Order: sequence, then C-alpha cells, then structure tokens
Amino acid sequence: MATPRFDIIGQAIADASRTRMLCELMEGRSFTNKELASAAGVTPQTASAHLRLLQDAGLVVAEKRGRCVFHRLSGPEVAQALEQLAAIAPMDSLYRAQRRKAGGLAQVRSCYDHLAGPVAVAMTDALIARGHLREEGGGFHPVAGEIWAGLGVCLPDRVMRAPFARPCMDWTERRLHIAGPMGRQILTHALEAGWLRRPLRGRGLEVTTPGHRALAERLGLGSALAGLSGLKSCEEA
Amino acid sequence: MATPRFDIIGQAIADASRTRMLCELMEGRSFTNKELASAAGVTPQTASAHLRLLQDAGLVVAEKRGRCVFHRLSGPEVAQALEQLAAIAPMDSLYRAQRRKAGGLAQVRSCYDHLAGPVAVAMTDALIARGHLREEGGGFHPVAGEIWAGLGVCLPDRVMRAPFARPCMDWTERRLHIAGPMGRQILTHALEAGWLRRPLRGRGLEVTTPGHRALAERLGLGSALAGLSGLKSCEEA
DNA sequence: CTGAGACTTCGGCGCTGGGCGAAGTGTTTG
DNA sequence: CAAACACTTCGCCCAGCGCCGAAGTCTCAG
Repeated sequence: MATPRFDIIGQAIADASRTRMLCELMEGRSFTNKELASAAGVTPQTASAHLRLLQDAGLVVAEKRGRCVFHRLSGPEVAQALEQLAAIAPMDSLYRAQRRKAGGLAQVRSCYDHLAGPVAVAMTDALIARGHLREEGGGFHPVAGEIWAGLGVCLPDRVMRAPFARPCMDWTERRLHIAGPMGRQILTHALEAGWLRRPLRGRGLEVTTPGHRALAERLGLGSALAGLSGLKSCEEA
Repeated sequence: MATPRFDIIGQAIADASRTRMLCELMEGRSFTNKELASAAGVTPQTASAHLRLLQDAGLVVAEKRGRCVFHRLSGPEVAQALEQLAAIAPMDSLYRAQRRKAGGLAQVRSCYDHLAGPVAVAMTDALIARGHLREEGGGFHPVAGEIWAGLGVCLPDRVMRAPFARPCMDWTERRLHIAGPMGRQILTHALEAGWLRRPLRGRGLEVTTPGHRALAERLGLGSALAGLSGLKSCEEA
C-alpha cells in the first residue's frame, strides 16, 4: 500500500516529554536543550535524546552557536500540523487547575507566528462583530481592506493582495482565531507598533499601555483586557 | 504546563500497522475489522487491539451492525489533521515502486470527503488556469460563481455563500488541491451526476464515460484522463 | 439446535524505548 | 592551563507494547 509514514511523525510525538517540548517550541522562538529539558521535566541527557529523535523526524532543527545549541520547529507546516492535532487532542487534565493558579498566564501569547490566547480569540470575535471579517465555510475572509482599517494598520500591498486568514484552534480557548499570513502580519505589526512585547523572562506576551489603548479604542476590547494592566508574565512556582 | 495531549494522538498513530489502517480509513468509508487487518497485514485479533486504541484516542468510531463492526474516522477534523501530518511525513519508500506497478490505482480517489489523486490536482490547476479559482495566501478563493460555471454545476445558495476552498496536500502528488466545503460539494456532485462511481470492489474511484466527456470539455482535462478510459480499479497482486 | 463466521479477550513471548548516572567532548571564562 | 558550562554518548534497568495462538462471546444461516 502507498502510505505516508504517519508513524514516523507519530513516534516522534508519542511521548509525553516530547509533547511538552513541542508545546514549548510552539511559541515560535528557539530554545536550548536545558530550557526544553526543564519544560519537559527530564534531565538534559534525556532531553538530548528526545531532541535528536525530533530532529530525525524532521520536526525540529538545531543550530549551534558557541557552546549552546538552539532548537526550533523546522517550519510553519510543522506548527500548523501540531495546531491541527491540538484541535482533536484531549487537554492535559492538570490544565484547568494550573490555569486558574497561573492567572494571566497565556492571556496573550504567540502560537508560532501568530497571536493566540483569550485575547486573540476576542480580537477575532470583535473583527467579525464589526464587519471587518467574515466567517464562512470553515475559514475567515477579510472584508476587503476593512480589517486593516479596524486595526488601524497600514500594510504593504503584498499583504493586501493575500489577506487570507487561516483559522487556528486555540489550545486553551478551543475557539477559532486568526492564523495564516494575516495572523503573521497582525503579530508582526503588534510587535513593531509596540502594542505587545516579549518579556525578557518567562512565557507569553505583554500588552503595553499603548497596546491596551489601541485595542480598547479600535476593537472595543477594553473589558477583555481588564485584568491585564501591568500584566507581568507568570512563572510556575 | 498547560498542554494539549499530543502524545495521546501520537501514541495512536505511532505504529506502522495503525498508520496503514488510518490510511485505509482516509478513503472516507467504513471498514470491518477484517478488512483493516488485511490492509495492515496483521491478524484480526491484533487489528482489534489497534482499533480499540484508535477508538480510545478518539480518532475512530465503531458501529455495530449484526455480527459485523464497522469502523470509520470519527470526523472531518481527524481527516484534516491526518492530511496535515501527511504534508510533513516522509513517504513510504515502497510507494514509488508500488505505484508504478499498480498503474491507474489512485488516479482518482476520495480523501475523506473530497477528491484526491493526480486528476484532482489537474482539476485544481485547470480551474486556476481558467480563472475560476485564485490561489493566494496559502488558500484557494473562488472567483465568485465562476467555478460552478466552469464545472457546469448548479449548486444551492447555501454553498454559493460559503465557497471556501481549503487546500489539501495530496499524499501522492504532494501538490495542493481543493478540499473543504467546496471539495465536498465537488465530490458529491461528481457522484450524483454520474461522473464518478465507487467500484464494488477495490479502491479508488472510476471515471465514467460521461465523466470523461464532462471533464475534458469543461476543463480541458482530456490529456490528464488519457490513460483512464474504461479504467477499472486495480487490486494489489 | 448446530455450525459457521466476525470479533474480542487472555496469556505469554520478545523487542523497543524512556529514564538516569557516569563519563566524554567541545567551548568559554578566569 | 584549569575550571565551569552546555551538551552528548554510553551502559544499564525496567515498563510498555506489538504480536500471535487459543479460547470465549455474539450473531446469523440452515
């Protein structure tokens, strides 16, 4: 029989430790062996074996700089496939408790190359409610040019000609939100405009004061952002 | 850490036998234990264990009718996730040889709920070349109404209002083709109009004589269909 | 009722693979 | 050069799982 070798990918993601590493890597940044070992709760030598396996499966690429090795997902297709899996995978049972404890954790975060978390879902809802975006047939369609006006963003023609919004199932919200090229542009712009900032330490993204104002004024997200003023990223224990 | 349990899905697809079963199930129909055991090359009792596992992972549902149990993928999300994985998974090395031997096998087939195979790819290309479909930002966009005229198909308003075409990476061609709601409509129509037929035995779909004529005249696919006249589905060995 | 067929359960075998401690390699710092 | 550090390799232990033969359950045909 002619078959794609799902099993090779399956082997790679079949282990809980590797799953945790991949979830970490979904943030889009590079991570060192040590960071990923800590995220997975194993020793560095075990993590090393896992990462080698993930590399062999083609999910992860490594780059050596000095005495450090930086690992990241090998491409957007991988992130997209993992997202798709997350849509059908059960959630970690520890999740709900942890989320309560962690508070603001993951309110805003990056999902490989676009925004995710409750705020991203709220943004998508607001864009639809205001007529800037249309949901149909399982996809998001921008109402020509409108979406950019809604965000108050000026974008290059190249992007205007390819404003395709791929839906993405959020891990925590289980709701669709904007991914794809448009999602990437929104994240990029939000970072460039200073609405969001990657904190030096820890996970997630910080909403800056101008970011608060912009999202509240342009999309009416004041209430969704209510608990976030001065939000610092939260660490576990 | 809050994580989706990729590993549960991973465990389920981590085995080559289960991979073969899933590929079989991707056709979209229901299959019995015995059929799937044969497809995977294992005994029925082993297949039974595998299917139980796939069921526990939520990938497959079983329906008991009389003394037979029919298994099928639990939903479109599963098929979509598997497609996405196929895009990043290496192909079975036996594949190329088998494909040559099998000849017409898989020239046209269903991929869960839409068309796949070389002919589906050619259809997509033809629709783009003729201006009925636009590819941008990683998605396909119908040029309003035109695609249906191109296919000579009259479809309900409901579909016209939601003509979203999700791209799908074909297993064999490694090329994008039409999936999503539009893909489902195209497959449904092709079956209803008698252009395609599910053979009683064997895999894939048959292109009927009217189907040949319709695709050649409307989309200029005469050459793509050249080797297929009177095509019967091919069995292995 | 009896036999055949589809499927599942059970038990046992053998292999694979995750885990860590200890030791090794290469790089940066002092 | 020596010490610190990041990472990898090696060797070992043990749990888990794929596989099949044999036996059991359920359903249908005669």
